[in-house]
Formats: sequence, structure tokens, C-alpha cells
Amino acid sequence: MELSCKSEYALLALLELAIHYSDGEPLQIRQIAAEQNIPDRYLEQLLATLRRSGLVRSQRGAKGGYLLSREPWKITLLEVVNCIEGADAKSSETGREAKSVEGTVIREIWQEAGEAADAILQKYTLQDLADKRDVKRQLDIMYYI
Amino acid sequence: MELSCKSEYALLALLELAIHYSDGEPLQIRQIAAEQNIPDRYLEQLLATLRRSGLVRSQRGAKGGYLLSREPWKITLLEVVNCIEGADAKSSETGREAKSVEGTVIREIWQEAGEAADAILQKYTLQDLADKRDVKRQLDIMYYI
DNA sequence: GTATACCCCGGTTCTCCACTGGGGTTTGCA
DNA sequence: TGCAAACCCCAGTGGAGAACCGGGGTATAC
Repeated sequence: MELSCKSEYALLALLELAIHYSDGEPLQIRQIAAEQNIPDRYLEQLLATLRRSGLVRSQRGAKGGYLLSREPWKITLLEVVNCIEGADAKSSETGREAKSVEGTVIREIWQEAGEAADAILQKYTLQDLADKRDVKRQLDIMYYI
Repeated sequence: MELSCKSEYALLALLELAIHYSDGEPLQIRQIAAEQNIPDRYLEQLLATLRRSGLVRSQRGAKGGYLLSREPWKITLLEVVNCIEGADAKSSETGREAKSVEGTVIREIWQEAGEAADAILQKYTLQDLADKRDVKRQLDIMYYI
């Protein structure tokens, strides 16, 4: 289960949006990028992808930015990675066919493994991420004292 | 859960060895490559990796070849992919560290997902692969009639 | 009307995967 | 004893994709 840089950036950005969800005001690319240490021009592309698949919505012009289009507890991590990873891998989808019986058997098992991993990603939402973050932060403070 | 070409080749080769395990005679790279449509010079490297980690043993010289070093039902698919994928990713292991709390949280979830996938790969052995193959072959014949 | 933001499209660099090639060394067999 | 069949080791190459950068647009608050 590889976590690509791309997916991690997207998750960090959405987490940032989730944290400020209750504010109701849009967050700008610059702010998100600065807060999470993401190259801003790259993040722009990722947010565009997320917008096209409806996970976030944008407000153009001065004082613009990005907002989650749903509540943080209604967005699963699986949705996010599917959106990001599956974005360009469209159209062709010629990701290797198995011609032999042996190849088919192997692929079936790999699909089962993939589904098991997806099940984990599906049970966590952006809200869970935010909560876990808060818990970890409190722990860090306690250790410091 | 990505199935790399490399891992699939290795599994196909080991499956071929598993099928002929009871023969007791070594199989040659050429034969395996021809049977499973694998570039032979490439397969050579993979078998070398598998040998170094003790999954197969080799016999040099004329009439030589490769043999499984354990019974097919004692080799799990997880072992195989760990051996193949983890072979070169040694030494450095600088596979991105998470400096932020947010990054750590995300990685923990990804690890959980990876473990779920690994659990699936661990419950299947080369023997299971061979059995599934036989079942599928019988089905193919019945459909044909 | 102007500064601030998003929007779109393309290029660049770098790494890694799949694969190839050129030499060895070991061993069975005539 | 020779020789061919097989494994062994190491190095290089070509293409694809990931991560990133840049230039020029367009919408909108003030």
C-alpha cells in the first residue's frame, strides 16, 4: 500500500480545510501550502482535481479560496485517494490484462488484498483525521511537561 | 495494492516450480520463461533474488536449474512479494519521514491498510495458487463442451 | 479599475521499472 | 579432457510517470 506524495498532499490540504470547516470562510492555496509545507503551484493542480470531482468547491477572485463541499465526517479517505490517483488513469485503463489462467488467479487474490486495504481507508473520514491529530497534539504537550 | 510486473513474474515462476515440485528435478530458466511468457534474462535476476533469500535453490552446470527449497504449501505469497519488492529497497530505507503530526496520523492509517492487505497475501500459499489454477482449468474445459 | 485570487496548459527534471548485454564460472556427459 | 549447457554477476538503456515550475488568462471584492 503505497502512499504517494500526491495523495498525502491532498489529504493534508483537505485536513486543513476540515479543521477550518466551521469558519465558513474559504482558505487560500497559499495558506494551506504554507501551513502544510506543500509546493503551492503543485497544490493548485491537486485542488483543481478535487474540485472537478466535487470534493471541494472554489470561490474565485479576491478573498477567494477553497471550501469542503461536504461535512468532514462525510468524506472518507478512500474517496480522496480514488479521486487523486484515479484522475489521470482514465480513458485507457489498459493496466495490463491477464491472458493466462495463472495470471487471472493471481490478480483475483490481489484484488481481494486491495479491497481489504480499501475497507480500512473507507472507515476513516477527514473528521477522524482531525480528531486523531488533536489527540496526538495533546500527548505531545503532556510529554513536554 | 499495486501488483508490479516484477512480483507477478516471480509468482508465476514459483507457481511453475510448485506445479513440478513432485518431480524432484530442477526446472531451467528457459523452460519457465517459455511456459509463462517471461523475458528470460529478466527472470534470471528475479530467481537470483529469490535464491539469495532462500526461497529457491539452484543447481549449476549442465542439466541444472531451480527448485523450491520448501514445500509449496509452506511458501506464502506475502513472503514472495516481500522478498522481491524489499530486495533493493534496503540500506537507505529513507522512504520519506513524516515530520508533522498530520503526516504521522496519515501514515499510521496507511500502515493499517497495508497490514490488512498483507494479511490476505499471507493466507495464500503457492499450493493454493496451483489448486485455484486447476479448478479454473477444469471450468474452462466444461464451458468449452 | 486594480489587486487578488483561482484557472488552464504546457514543459522539465529526475527517478525507477522493465529489459538487454557482455562477460564469467560451474558441471554433466561424450 | 573438452565442450556445451546452464547458472552467475554487473552494468547500461529506454520509456514512463511523478513532482514540480512557469506563463499567461479570467473572475471578483473593494
